[in-house]
Amino acid sequence: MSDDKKLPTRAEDFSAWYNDLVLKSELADYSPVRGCMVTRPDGYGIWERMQLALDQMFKATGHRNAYFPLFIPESFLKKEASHVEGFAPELAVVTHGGGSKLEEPLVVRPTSETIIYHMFSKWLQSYRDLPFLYNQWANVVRWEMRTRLFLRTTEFLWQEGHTAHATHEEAEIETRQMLGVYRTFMEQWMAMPVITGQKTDSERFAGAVRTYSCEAMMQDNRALQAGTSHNLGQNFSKAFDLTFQTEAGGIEHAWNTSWGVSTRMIGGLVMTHGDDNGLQIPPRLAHTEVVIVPIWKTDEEREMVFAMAHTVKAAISGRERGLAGRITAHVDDRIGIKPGAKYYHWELRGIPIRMEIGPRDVAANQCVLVRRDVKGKNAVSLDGVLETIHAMLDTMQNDMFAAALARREANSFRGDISYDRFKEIMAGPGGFVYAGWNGDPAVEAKVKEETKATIRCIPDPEFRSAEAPARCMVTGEPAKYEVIWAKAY
RNA sequence: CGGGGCGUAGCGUAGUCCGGUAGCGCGCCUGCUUUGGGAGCAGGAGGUCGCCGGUUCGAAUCCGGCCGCCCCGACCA
Repeated sequence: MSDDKKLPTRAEDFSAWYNDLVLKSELADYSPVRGCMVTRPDGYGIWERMQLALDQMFKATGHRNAYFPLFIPESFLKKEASHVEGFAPELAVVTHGGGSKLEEPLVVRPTSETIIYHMFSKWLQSYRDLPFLYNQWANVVRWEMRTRLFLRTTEFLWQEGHTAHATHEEAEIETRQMLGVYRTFMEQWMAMPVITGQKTDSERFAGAVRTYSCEAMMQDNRALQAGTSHNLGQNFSKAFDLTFQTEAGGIEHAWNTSWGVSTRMIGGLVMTHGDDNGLQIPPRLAHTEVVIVPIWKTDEEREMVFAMAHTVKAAISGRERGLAGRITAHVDDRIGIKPGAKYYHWELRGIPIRMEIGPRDVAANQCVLVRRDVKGKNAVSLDGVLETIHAMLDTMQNDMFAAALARREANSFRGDISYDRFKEIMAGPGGFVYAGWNGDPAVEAKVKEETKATIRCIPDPEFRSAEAPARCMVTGEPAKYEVIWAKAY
């Protein structure tokens, strides 16, 4: 698909803007199978950058990658009561293989707790074997009723960490640690501010004792759960007989955690940073940081600027080949397309920096740099241009985070908010509402019924209001928790 | 599964009410002129009008059935 001239604007129709942007920027396309999507090279390039950063962080915290199979015996899913209940409606089940009916149907993994803890039980004997710190990069299938590109598709790519520990405390520390890793990644790589906190019982993962999440605010003021980390307690270890001998000689069940982030984050990236002209990829996740657009009139000028463009590219790029301190650059040397058309083309695709090189620049040994986020042309010397670019990318990364954070805070509501006022907010602009809650699931259900908003999390201390809400927003009873309400994806 | 849209060239669409040789814009190909914010001219390629059946001399258009996609709701990362 080539660039169309116009996207729908965010103000007009946020949902149409998102779909159109994902398609036109060539991140992804619909597949012939309903609910499935194809991740195209520009989209996959972002995923690869995400994987690289996260994988290093997992390794740095002691985890190792492994791979468990796609097919899981159907009976495994049924071993943990709340797990079955949670996943049964969305399972894809294989009943035939090799031309004949299978004795036991195979489930296509919706997540891998069951198969992994089954295998762990085979490998675990002594407390000396613990902890088990595993991660796997995989695809999973969940048969969703309604799907959206990146945000919710039948099959998606993710990473799932699975660990086993000797004590509950250790498992809790691991759960919190990985939530922190996600937060760091989302803030520092994605330039997407998140609020960390604990899920209420109704939003907890099927099979977990406790679920924590990272919640981000999209530009339509709805919340996106961008990552989760679960303390599974002994639920799965009991279901799968995951036991070990203790130092004292007794037999105990291990304590598990699991945690995951998916290609859904790409959707979050689009809805956090995209504007009416297209994507904005934060520099640290850009598959290409700089696109060079040569400008010329005559054939001689063309030869001159092409030569300069390629010389500059050679001097600054090489990251993709592993050269330290370099970036990835692309020269748009298509002829017959005007520079302006190229600018729009690369803006749509969210490339962080555009470098223009024309005859005047060559003569002055300079180039013009334009940031995707703030625009504005900067003439800079070609001497030391790589350093200039690095500095610009760093500034841009920080500015994008700051802008997203400012937007989130501008659309957050704290203080004494009445339920009537809350309804107005949810029916109108939306946003994050910090409010007291008496802890009653019935209240949560009632609010969801009446406003579509749900409790996104019980925020961690640093995100809580200076003064804790004293009363429940709905019932007026003493508040047990401060919670964040929002409409969610 | 309920409600609402929509299926005509790669994309966007007109034509459907009122049956009569399938049109336009963008994109694509060739050539020339252009190129510091979406180029111009000339020529050209590209169509089982979602599918099946019916009515008719004749169907994109009328009738019956089916399929698919998108949006809104019930499920979820």
